[in-house]
Formats: sequence, C-alpha cells, structure tokens
Amino acid sequence: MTTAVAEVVDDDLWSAIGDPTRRRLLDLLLLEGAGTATGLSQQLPVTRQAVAKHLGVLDRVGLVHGTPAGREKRYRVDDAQLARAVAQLASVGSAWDARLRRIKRIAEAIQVARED
Amino acid sequence: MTTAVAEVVDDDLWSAIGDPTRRRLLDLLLLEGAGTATGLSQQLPVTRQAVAKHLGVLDRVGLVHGTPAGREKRYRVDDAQLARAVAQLASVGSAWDARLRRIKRIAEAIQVARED
DNA sequence: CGATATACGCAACCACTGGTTGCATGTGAA
DNA sequence: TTCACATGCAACCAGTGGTTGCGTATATCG
Repeated sequence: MTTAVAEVVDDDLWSAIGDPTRRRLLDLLLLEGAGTATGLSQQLPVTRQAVAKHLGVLDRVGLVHGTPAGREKRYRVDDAQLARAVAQLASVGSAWDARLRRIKRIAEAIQVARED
Repeated sequence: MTTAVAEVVDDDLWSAIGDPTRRRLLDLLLLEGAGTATGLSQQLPVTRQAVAKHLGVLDRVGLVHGTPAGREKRYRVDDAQLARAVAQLASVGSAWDARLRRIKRIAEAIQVARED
C-alpha cells in the first residue's frame, strides 16, 4: 500500500502557505482578527502592494476573504479553509514520519540480525 | 505569549519542501531508498535537468546527499534532516490549529453569552 | 463646500526560479 | 576502440515576489 503523499495535497493551497510572507500574513490576521493591506504592510518588511498581491492569492485559494468597508478593504481568515490547510500539513508530515519510522525500524532489525 | 509561528521555521528548509516536484522527489527517494536524476526523472513529468536542479537544492539544504558512483550519482534522503522538516510542518500546523481552536472557543462563548 | 490626507488599484519593471532544449564531458560495456 | 549512457553546463522562456510610480475614491478638516 504505497499511499503516495503528494497525491493527497492540493498544490494550490500548499503553495499558498508555502510562501513565508504569506504565512506571516496569516499569522498576523489570526492574531489580530482582521487587517487591511496597508495596516499589515506596516508590520512586515514589504510594501503595501506586495501585501496586496499576497492577500489576492490567499483570497483566490479561499484562505482569507476581503470585504470593502468604506475606503479600506478589511481581510479576515477563513477558519474552515485554514483548517483544511493545517490538515494537509499534518497529512504530509505524518506520512513522511511514518516512512522514516519504518526505515528506522528496519535499520534496527538489521542491526539486531547482525548481532548473531 | 505570542509564539510567533513564522519565526520558528527555517525558511530555506521550508521552501525546499514547498515545491510540489521536490516533495514527490523526496517521496520517491523514501520509497525506493535511493535514486539518480535520470532514474527519478523517468517517474516524473519533468526532464532530467529539472530533477537535477531540484536534487541540487535539496542537497544544499541537506535533505538529501548525492554520492558519485561510477558514471552515475546516487542520491538518498538524510533521515535526520527530513525529520527536522517534518517537525517544522507539525510545529506550524499545531500553532495554527491552536489559534483556530481558541477562536472557536471564544466564538462559542459569545454564542452562549448571547443566549441570555 | 473645498482642500488635504489616506487607502486602494493598476501598470511597468527587476531578480529569481522552475522548466525547457542543446551541447560537451566522462565512464561503462561490446 | 567505439558506442551508449549519465552527468554537467549554458542559454533561454514563463511565472512570481518584490519594487516604484501614478491615478482614483473615500474620509476628514478648515
């Protein structure tokens, strides 16, 4: 049973959280509940436009939603979708973990066998 | 205690496993124990050169090691380093998970409070 | 109301990277 | 020795994270 890890993951979702700036963005949004491109950019080492682009891709994969409020656009995290992303992280992690563990077990078995 | 997620992760390591092709590569290497650029490329929808580049970056961050063997170069996974990567996945995942859980708890509390 | 400040969106541009093709080099086998 | 095969290197292309510059809409303050 070869349970190919990579097949299970949504590459778009993964690559969305693959970018370090976007991870920090999600972090800030989780921390503060909501935020605008301008506000978030002030807490990051990148320009407002860069943040806006990132919020765009996060919005496109559904990890955040932006709603216009007067002259600003307020973004907040989509809990369900982020939960999905977290699940995928866990999935890939545990798959690799299992393989590493299996390899280790085999290595130990060989070690034991050699001790005869 | 704000345990900023992003600070804890090694961006190089993360971005190495962030690429879908490289994840599949790691997958194949784990599955088959070892492999060469040519051999691996035949099991993937990309050219040998692309695979070689990926193996290069994986090698640079220490997730794999390549040893020349005659006319071919044989790569294998570095268990310890992959374990580190898995730990980081788990770390980010559980941090977000905790925040989501906290948010949910608060939401429920508000819900309950409103029921008066 | 008018002027100024603020937040946004769009476009051009740059550097880097994943991918390709083409070619040269080194090593193994007939 | 010659042929086949695996690698390495270089040029090139498309996409993307980042920047600057500019135009536009919405608040806010005289």
